[in-house]
Amino acid sequence: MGFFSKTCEYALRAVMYIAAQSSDGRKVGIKEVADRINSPAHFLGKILQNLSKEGLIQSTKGPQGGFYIEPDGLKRPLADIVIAIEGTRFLNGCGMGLSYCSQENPCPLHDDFKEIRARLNIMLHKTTIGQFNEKLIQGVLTLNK
Amino acid sequence: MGFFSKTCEYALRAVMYIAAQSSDGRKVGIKEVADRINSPAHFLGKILQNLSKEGLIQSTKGPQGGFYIEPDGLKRPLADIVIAIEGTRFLNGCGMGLSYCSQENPCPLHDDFKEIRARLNIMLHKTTIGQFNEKLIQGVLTLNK
DNA sequence: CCTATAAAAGACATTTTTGTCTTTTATTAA
DNA sequence: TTAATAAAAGACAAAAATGTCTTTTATAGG
Repeated sequence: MGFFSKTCEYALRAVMYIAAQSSDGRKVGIKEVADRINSPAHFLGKILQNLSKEGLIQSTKGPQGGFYIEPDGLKRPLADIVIAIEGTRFLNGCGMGLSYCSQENPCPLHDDFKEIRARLNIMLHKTTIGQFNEKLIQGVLTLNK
Repeated sequence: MGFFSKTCEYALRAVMYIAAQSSDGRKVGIKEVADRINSPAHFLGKILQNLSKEGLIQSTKGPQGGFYIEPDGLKRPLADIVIAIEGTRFLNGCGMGLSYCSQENPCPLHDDFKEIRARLNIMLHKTTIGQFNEKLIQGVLTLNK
């Protein structure tokens, strides 16, 4: 498998797409998002539903409805998406799956992993959901295939 | 889930345990390994069988048989285990799951991910299977729970 | 050769992930 | 109020990951 789960990959791509459209004041439907990020529409629906419950994105039903992200939401870090989907263990757990592992009682890879995870966390916390909006709108960056 | 799959976690722990015992010239049975690294014995059997096919560990059947690692094998990097189990995409694929993603046509997270993956690769390539043997034998490091 | 041992192999079972389809609910606009 | 729209929700289905159990094969030692 990849680094993140499929669910997380779809979520990251979808949220970035919705963010870019939101910055133009547009709401977007599941179908459109799925087409643009190349994901199964109904499956994506479930994912967005969950992200909506978490408050990471917003949605309204009915005509002119769809998914969007409030201005403040565009400033949130990608880490919020990853944590919502992969859970905290992905970013903070022991690399070897040992529950006892800690600074005082480390597993063989503890120090090396600590370093890697720290960088991953920094990266996911410094990068915001709306950070790529302009390039996505311009078409310099794309999210499909 | 964790950073690696369960299968990979078990593999890393098991190979380290077998390595430590091998450095003392001992062969070990599935049951013993499973007990010491806290994993389901039969499931671990399949994993070790695969690692054996890949030549990462050795085994002999029958009395006095079991799993072991040749001296040269102790020098191999942990990356070999991770790649054997997770595949190359885990260490080299696009973080957002985009197949087009490359240096020339990067995804939004390409540069940041490149950095993280590079560090992960360095870590897994510089660390050898036999690196923790002494501490494991002394009991300074453990591999269960 | 015979027996005990231990991995290899194969057949399943369970759980989680991923994906599809249908029905319900909320909202807008005519 | 009605019709159309679009997300929410629920019921399944398929595939992959994880786990268990049984049978087969290879080997050492008596």
